[in-house]
Amino acid sequence: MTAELVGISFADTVGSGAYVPFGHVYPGAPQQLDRELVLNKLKPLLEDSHQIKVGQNPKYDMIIFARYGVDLVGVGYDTMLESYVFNSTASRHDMDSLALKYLGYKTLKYEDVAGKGKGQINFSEVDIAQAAPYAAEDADVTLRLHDYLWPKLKQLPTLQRLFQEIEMPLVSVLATMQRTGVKIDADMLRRQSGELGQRMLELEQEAHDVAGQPFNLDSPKQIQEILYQKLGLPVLKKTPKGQPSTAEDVLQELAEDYSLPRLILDYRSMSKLRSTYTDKLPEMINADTGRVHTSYHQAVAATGRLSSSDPNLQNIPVRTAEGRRIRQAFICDQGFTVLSADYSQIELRIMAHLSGDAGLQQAFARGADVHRATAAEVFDVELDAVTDEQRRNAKAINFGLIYGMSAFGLGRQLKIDRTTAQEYVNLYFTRYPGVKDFMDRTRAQAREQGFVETVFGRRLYAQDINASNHARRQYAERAAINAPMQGTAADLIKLAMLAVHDWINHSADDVKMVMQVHDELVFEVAETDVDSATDNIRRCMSGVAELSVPLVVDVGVGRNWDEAH
DNA sequence: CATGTCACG
DNA sequence: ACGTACGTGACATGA
Repeated sequence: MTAELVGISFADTVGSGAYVPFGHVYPGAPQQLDRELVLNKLKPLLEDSHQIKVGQNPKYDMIIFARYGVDLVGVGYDTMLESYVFNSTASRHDMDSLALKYLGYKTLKYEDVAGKGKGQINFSEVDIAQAAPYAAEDADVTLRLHDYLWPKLKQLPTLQRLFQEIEMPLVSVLATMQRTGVKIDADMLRRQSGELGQRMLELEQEAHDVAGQPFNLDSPKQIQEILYQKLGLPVLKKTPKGQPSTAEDVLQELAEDYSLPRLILDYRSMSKLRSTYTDKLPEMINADTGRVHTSYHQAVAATGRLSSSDPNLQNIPVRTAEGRRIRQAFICDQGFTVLSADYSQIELRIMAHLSGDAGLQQAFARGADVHRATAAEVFDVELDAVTDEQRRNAKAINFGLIYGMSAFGLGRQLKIDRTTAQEYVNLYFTRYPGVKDFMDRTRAQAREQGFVETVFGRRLYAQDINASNHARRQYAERAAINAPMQGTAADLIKLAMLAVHDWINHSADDVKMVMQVHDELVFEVAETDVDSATDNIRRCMSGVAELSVPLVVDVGVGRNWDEAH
């Protein structure tokens, strides 16, 4: 959202890479074509939907071009997404990695021409004699990658459809969302930062008093020395590296018998909110737009989910009151309202669909509270006799199933012994035999063909599924069980985003889609059109697929994101 | 750059 | 006996 155009590179046949520089500025730089002239000449090509383009991560190019008044359309192929759809579990999908992996070709690196670290110069300062081969190679390699990857994808019709009907159309939707950005009340966050800072100072003083010496509350190493060496508290858990852990669940337990852990926990929660959110978000406001513009990544999460960074808007706090104050700072323009729409119990519904389990499907069909229904079945009581504790336990079981739980994991979550946990699991599988069947089938499928699939055919390779190492294999099994549910949910919300985007383009120019948080879409809606927007957004999201259970969408509105929830 | 921790779905 | 619920990104520390 701040980068400037320096030049454009193209290739129309393999080996034909070319670079048009127009923004290089350094002592002795040759005279270059005028930027406006170049863009005006190229506009008819770039804006022609029938002239099909190939790019590596063209969302980036779309966003830059849009800021220069060019509407890049006709982008038929993104080589990054070709690689991602072909195998999402590959570690990276950047051009350098793909060139090496699929073409056996070592590309020129950006660092080779611009330097690195604090000595790095702007691309506009790179000598054109060096910039041209680098930039032209970018275009050439992208074309070569497409020539290699597209035929491979075409051999797999389901993946080809996923690519053409979901991932490629989503590129411009995400570009639009990123450009739109979200409005943040910076003053509100700055005030909260100040308050948190005050309370942290007080907690720090108290903690030092209890410890009998000063230490850095932000240092796990120093906390560990104070707690376990100086004060001699019992070590309940170790880190993967064998150090005594000071993680939240450990400190929670120690807090029952000692005073310092509570102080550390309170300090940590405030420190997290301040350093990651209340301090940082105001800094991320774009000077031109006055809004915050995240980046959505379409080729990062192995399951098909999006991810968000710089800043990550998919992990804004919600669980505590102090955290929700941060959501209250997510606001909208004058005359607009924040609208949030989220899928209810999406992954459990997908489990009901994929497993075909009659009991679970009926629970959703009659609109039941599914955790309560599960509790009634597992603990063999009437629906209205279910206690809060039974419902809580049932909810943990339902979540555990989505994650491919073990009795050990469930036991730890519920703080019960694993024998009891195993009894719960057994009871569940007796009541919902379809689910048990589905879990077994999924494990077997992963073992036999090496991958599992979402409802829309997205392939999720199960690395380590046949590993000889027991722990690695079990990890792969859990991932394989979770993947079809998390992945199908990702497919569904992507389809919903396409549907909503179309509706906005055709008949709702006063609605802006501003964020996606895995099962939730957030909008800015003109106050006058809230009712129709609610109906249409719900229709788009519920209607993306016909599963064997209804897709229920909860909608809320308010002056800010917290109120809309 | 690895590590530990913690924010979200 | 192994070592434990799935998927992410950002921060501060400390080497």
